[in-house]
Amino acid sequence: MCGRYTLTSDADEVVEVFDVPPLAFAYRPRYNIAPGQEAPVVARDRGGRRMGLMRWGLVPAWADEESGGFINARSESVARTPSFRDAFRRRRCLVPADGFYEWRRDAHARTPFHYRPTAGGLLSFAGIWERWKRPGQEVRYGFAILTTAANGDVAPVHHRMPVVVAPDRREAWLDAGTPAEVLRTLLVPAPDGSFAARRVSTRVNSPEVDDATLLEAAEG
DNA sequence: CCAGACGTTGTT
DNA sequence: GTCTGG
DNA sequence: CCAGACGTTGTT
DNA sequence: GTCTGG
Repeated sequence: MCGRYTLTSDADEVVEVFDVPPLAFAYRPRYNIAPGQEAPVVARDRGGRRMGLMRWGLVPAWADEESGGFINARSESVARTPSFRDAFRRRRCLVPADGFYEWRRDAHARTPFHYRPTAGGLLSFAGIWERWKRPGQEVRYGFAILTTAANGDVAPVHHRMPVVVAPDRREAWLDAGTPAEVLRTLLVPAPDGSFAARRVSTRVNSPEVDDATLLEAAEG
C-alpha cells in the first residue's frame, strides 16, 4: 500500500512539472509525509489547475464523526464503494511525489524500503479528494491515494502499491469528463523496472523525523 | 418502512 | 448521502 | 504507515 | 489489544 511517501523536489520544479500557478502556501521539501498531515495535491479549479494543501485522510462527506479518514482506496473497487464513488467520479486529484516507502514484514522485523522512479523525477499518485464540514467547524479537505497490486519491483517487499499516473495521462485523470472505461485503463500497476528500491533506516518509522538523511541506504 | 453499514492495511 | 438487510 | 497512549473523580 | 495522532 502506501502509508508514507516523499516529495523532495523544490517548489519551482513542482510548479513547472505540474503546470500550476505560483503556490499560495508555504512549500517545503518533504522526506516523510505521513497520514494525517497536510500535503500538496493538484486538482481542477475553475477550469484550470491548482496546487494546494489537503490533509492526507479522506473523510466521506456523510460521516459526522471526524476520524482520521481513509488514506488509501482500492482502485479495484473505488468506482463502486459508497465512501469513494462520488469522489472518484467528480473529485480526482494528482498527488505529487518522488518516491514512497513500504515496510517488509516478517516474523522478526519490519524493514522499511524507499522506492523511487528509476528514471528519477516527479511522480503523480492517483488521488481522490473530499470536503466535509461539521457544525461549528471549518470546512476541511482530505485526500486518499489509490492502491493497486504490487508490480515486480515492489512485490518482494509488499503486495500493494500506489497507482502512478503516467505524465501523458495526468490531464485525463483530472478531467471530470473522462469516461469510466478510460479511467479504468489508468488504474494498473506501474511497469516492472520503473522503480528502484533501497533499504533505509528505521528512523523513518517515526512520523516526526523528516530530513534528507532518511533517503540514505541503510548499512548491511 | 426504518436501521445499519459504508474503508484500508495487516494478521490470524 | 445512499444502499442493503430485515 | 508507525508511535504512543491506554485512568478516575467532580465541576464548569 | 485497540485506538488516536502525526
